[in-house]
Amino acid sequence: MSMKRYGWHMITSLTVLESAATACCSPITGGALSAEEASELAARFKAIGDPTRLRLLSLVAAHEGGEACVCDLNEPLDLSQPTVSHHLKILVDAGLLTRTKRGTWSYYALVPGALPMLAETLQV
Amino acid sequence: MSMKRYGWHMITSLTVLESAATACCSPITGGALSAEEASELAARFKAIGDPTRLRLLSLVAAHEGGEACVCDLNEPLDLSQPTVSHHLKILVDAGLLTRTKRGTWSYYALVPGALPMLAETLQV
DNA sequence: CCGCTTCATTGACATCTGTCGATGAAGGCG
DNA sequence: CGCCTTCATCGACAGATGTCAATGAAGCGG
Repeated sequence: MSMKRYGWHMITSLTVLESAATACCSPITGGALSAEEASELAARFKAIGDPTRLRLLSLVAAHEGGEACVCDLNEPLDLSQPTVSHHLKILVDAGLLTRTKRGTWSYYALVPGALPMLAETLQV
Repeated sequence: MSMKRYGWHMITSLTVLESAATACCSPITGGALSAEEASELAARFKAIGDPTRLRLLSLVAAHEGGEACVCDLNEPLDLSQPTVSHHLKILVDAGLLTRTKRGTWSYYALVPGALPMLAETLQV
């Protein structure tokens, strides 16, 4: 728990950034949604449609430096470590979190702008 | 399909308005979410975390007068009528749609402000 | 080199969820 | 009254989802 954390190894997934880019922009109230638009958007909303994942996002955002490792997130949630890793993966795949590996630790951080972009699709 | 539609009977559910009111306001990035806050919010996001329901919302919003009956929504979605009714119920229960019965028809409309209020919780 | 810590992946399992056909309730029309 | 339309509810079922224990991979320290 209290060990020195250093070393550096970038892992940022490309597919993450890709999918984050395609998130833009059409508000859902601006004309009927096509099946594909609906599927893409729904996938993102489904990712945050779970209490645990919502708490994970808020924990990461609230954590010092805007990033947190799994061991920081494990205890406050009172869930097993594999379960937390599972949810984190879903959030990464949805383009909402980045994962950066430094030494033994994996650090998760919000993808800048991802949540606000999602928010825009809900505006009138 | 092309029949006169009149008659009037209000059915607006009270629990809907209630839950819509409690949706407010804490952004998820403004400090760690409690388990209950997360559950309430997640329930709403789960409701829109489905392609069909997202399309339903956009169809209702785009329909003339901002309201639509089931028969208006049935065909463009290419799903059975019970399935559409099922999704509409979920959206009503989540406080995102209202249901008003007039004669034989049930008309669905967006709950004013519900989606924008949800959007605010995603702002930075 | 060996053990420890951190974390991802796997496999298993119970539950939830989306879908449909069948049925039923309620209003309108002749 | 009898039939038709609209829509909600029910029961069933396949597939998705959340959870855990067990395992494995990778870095660090002695």
